[in-house]
Amino acid sequence: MNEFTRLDAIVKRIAESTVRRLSIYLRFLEEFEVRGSTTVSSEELARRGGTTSAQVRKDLSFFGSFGKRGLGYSVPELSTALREILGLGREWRVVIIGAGKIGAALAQYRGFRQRGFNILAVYDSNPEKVGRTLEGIEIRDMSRFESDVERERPEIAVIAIPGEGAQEVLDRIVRTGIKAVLNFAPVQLHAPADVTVKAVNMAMELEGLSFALSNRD
Amino acid sequence: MNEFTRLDAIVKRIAESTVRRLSIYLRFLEEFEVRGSTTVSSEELARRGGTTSAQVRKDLSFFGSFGKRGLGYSVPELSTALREILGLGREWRVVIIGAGKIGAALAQYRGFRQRGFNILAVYDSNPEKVGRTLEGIEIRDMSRFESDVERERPEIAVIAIPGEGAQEVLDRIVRTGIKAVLNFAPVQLHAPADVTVKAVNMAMELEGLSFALSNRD
DNA sequence: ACATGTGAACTGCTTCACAGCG
DNA sequence: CGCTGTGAAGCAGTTCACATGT
Repeated sequence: MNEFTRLDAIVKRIAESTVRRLSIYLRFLEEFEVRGSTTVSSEELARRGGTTSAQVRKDLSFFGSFGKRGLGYSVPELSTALREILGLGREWRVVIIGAGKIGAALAQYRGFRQRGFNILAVYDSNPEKVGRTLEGIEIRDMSRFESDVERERPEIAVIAIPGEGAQEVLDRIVRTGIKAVLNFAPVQLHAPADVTVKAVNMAMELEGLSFALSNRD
Repeated sequence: MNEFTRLDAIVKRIAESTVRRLSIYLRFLEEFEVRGSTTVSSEELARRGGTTSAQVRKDLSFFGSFGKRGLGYSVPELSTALREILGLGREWRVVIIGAGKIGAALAQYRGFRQRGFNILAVYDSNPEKVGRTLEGIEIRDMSRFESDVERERPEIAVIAIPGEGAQEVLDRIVRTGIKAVLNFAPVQLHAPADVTVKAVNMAMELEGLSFALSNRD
């Protein structure tokens, strides 16, 4: 074991690509857990994750020494470690803004709660929708947003509205002190450096495909 | 003008990050077009896109010289050039596999067709759904998939089914000769190198947020 | 003997800085 | 003079290769 056994002792900035791969490794480990495998090598994780064994070992090495030389990694131990690293050992409180198609799809997405993301409420300004529920989750009027956040202290906000109002909504979110935002609106948003904004942008991925199709030899 | 005036003459491999930024620039240019602005500087594009002016100029330089020194870029000229580069000057035929919540949301997403992505059909194996329509788009039985593709020649396939069956469906897609796939299933998929697979993975983005929240000083 | 953990080398993206041109 | 276009420098992420521990 090296000096990083305490996970909170991490100092260096971890690359986004590393974090993404950790998610992928964890997904495989959970498959292995179900199947009852006990150990796994960096080589095997690499093959499944579409990367190299050196990359797997390097990614893990930022956080500690989890393997046994000559043997590999214990599946349950590494799963636990990765869940801890990714902050999945606890519950996160989530609010969704926008009860349209995307918001509704998210509200009923099972994998959400499964991984510890607890949806407190969905917000919308359409009076037609306010008061209804989506899979048992209340649709509340957007005017209540700030006061609700103060009381319920969600850590994560999801923007699921069309592009036009998105920056304005983000500004409101930022003002409440929420530090993590998942954006489904197909626009580039700006937030202070201490607020993490991740985007899920289908339009951009499609254009990436269009580019790839147009530029093959 | 440099030697790359013919866009199809591009040789060097373009980074994915560059292509993403081109999408972003194009989105702003379209806003400028609407507002009737005639020229724009790399500095302005950078500010809006959350990057640097040098980055903007470098990104564009891979494809040609589109600006005027001392002046900036002509909004309509650069828009046209970017649309051409991204392959958005034509229509792409798209099929969606999976008529569940995501598939349905995609089928009725207006931005899809707006950018030239023409959805031919949605496929599902559930007999309850087959035969219905989503926003005028037919839901067809998955058993017809291969023969339909042969006839209608879609260029892009969208995977909108749960994780379990996704690799199998991708294998079927690949066998038909389709070379571009957008994957919404929350699993890592494997395809031959000549097939471009882009993933929209909300679960992974959420875990990235969880990590960010857990690792702030 | 075998697979990890990790400095060192490498690759490639980003930033710098300035020449070139309108 | 201002802003582009671009080699060169800088930096970050990936891959290599091997010493290390079991």
